[in-house]
Amino acid sequence: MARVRFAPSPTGHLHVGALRTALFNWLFARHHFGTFVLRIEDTDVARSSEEMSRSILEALRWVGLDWDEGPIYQSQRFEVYRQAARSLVDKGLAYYCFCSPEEIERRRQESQTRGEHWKYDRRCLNLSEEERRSRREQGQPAAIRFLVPEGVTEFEDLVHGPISVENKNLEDFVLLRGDGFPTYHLSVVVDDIDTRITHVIRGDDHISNTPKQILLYRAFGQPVPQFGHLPLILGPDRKKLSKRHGDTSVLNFRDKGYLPLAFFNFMAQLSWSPGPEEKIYTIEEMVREFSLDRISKGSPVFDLNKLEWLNSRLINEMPTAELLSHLRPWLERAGVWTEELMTSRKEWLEKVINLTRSRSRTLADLRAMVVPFLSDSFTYDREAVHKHLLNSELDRWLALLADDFRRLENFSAQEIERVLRERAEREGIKAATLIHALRVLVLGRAVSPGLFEVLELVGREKTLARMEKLEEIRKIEEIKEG
RNA sequence: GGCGCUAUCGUCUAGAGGCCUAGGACGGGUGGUUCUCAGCCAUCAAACCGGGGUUCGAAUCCCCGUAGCGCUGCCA
Repeated sequence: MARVRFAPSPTGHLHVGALRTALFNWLFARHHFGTFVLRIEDTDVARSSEEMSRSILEALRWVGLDWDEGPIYQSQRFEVYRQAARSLVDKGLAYYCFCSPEEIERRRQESQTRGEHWKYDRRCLNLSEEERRSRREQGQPAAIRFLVPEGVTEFEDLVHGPISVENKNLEDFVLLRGDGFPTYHLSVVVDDIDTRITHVIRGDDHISNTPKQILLYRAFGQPVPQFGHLPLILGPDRKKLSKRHGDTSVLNFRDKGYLPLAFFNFMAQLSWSPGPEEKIYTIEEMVREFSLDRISKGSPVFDLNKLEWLNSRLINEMPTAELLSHLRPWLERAGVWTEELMTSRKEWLEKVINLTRSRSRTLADLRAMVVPFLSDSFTYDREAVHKHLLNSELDRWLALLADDFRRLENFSAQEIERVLRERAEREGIKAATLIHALRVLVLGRAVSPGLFEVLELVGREKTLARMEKLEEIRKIEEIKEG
């Protein structure tokens, strides 16, 4: 029974690198019908916050990742870690260290200026019993350090293959700080043992921590889980992706109008390839195909082009009702949502969406495209107004065209096109002149779906009303209402 | 500096010794459709980090170099 975990630290919003780790753990768990445990690593009390914990859970849910156990908060298990550390001291596998962090920092600096490699010198390892007792009685804080044994530590990484490190390159790392709080190595291993984690899947940046942790498992007399280290995601400058590369928070992608499935596909296919076939996968397909040995070892660059493409493909191909459910919150926030849109005008709204979706790469795009169909609260693009509405003859042509429109029995795309082209011919002008002008008048922009379909859906009344605003729009050039 | 990891088109990747004249996708270029844009169709350019081995044969295995990244905290 496979048991994996995702263990974010709530010191910030969930970022894309961490999310991908969560994704692979989740896929692994689901593929093997195993258990996905969520753990919040908030041992750094000063930097962790409840708000960030909530934000992380929200981000996971948005992407569609659910967990079977947890969230386990490490901050509620401090006593467990303390006891674990003391048990190691009792067994002679760890020892108290009275050297203060400042003191150690000073010694480290000194040895570095001498050009030597610093490693904790085990000064406190052989303190006498009396010395230890007297220092404690003086109230000197004591950290607990792990006594790294001699030898070589090797493991078979699930994505990298065999990795080995000589223990002499490891220093006696701190397990329990002077203030009694655990360090990462201690809490991670204790919790992974307690939750019976079988596979530790995490970022490459933990490769060098792994030998230390393996040593800890052995010290505790517990079975060592399998490890799999995922290549780190890089920024366009090929450095580890971080805030410096812009907003890398997962929720930011939701707010920019990306669909969870597009994001899921994009993230999952950084480093992982289900096969030679290029397509958009459903979650079920990814779960079925997922395997750690199809993860490549090189670090991928975080490049949004593919995400945009995936998103636009999904927006185009998704069933209308489903797309509508994704779009609805956006329309609500824009203040253009009404209940009839789900009832009497639902069919009409779906036509609008189907007409505009191919031109939208994000939900934000789609909303911008749809709003002028629903409301008069839209802006006029300055450039479009300049380009298409300044011809002084336009007033006369539009008046004639408006009459043509009024006389139509059916205000349908076909009929609209017919009378418009006739009018253009009669006036000796290009149909495009009228088309472009109408587009700007009715939608406020120079880009849209085919105009005749647009007008049919906007309706005769609104079309005529917006045509009459020509002079007004010219004056203001850029109106902002609402 | 030490230790570790990595290295195929601009980007994501396929490739597990002959199937490679290195495949696909995104992005880019060109042409077509057209009222704009998107789309769609057609089409083009674009890569095995370098050097040594091993082998009849290497993108694939080994070594060296180079470069990048990570770790080197009483952060996680």
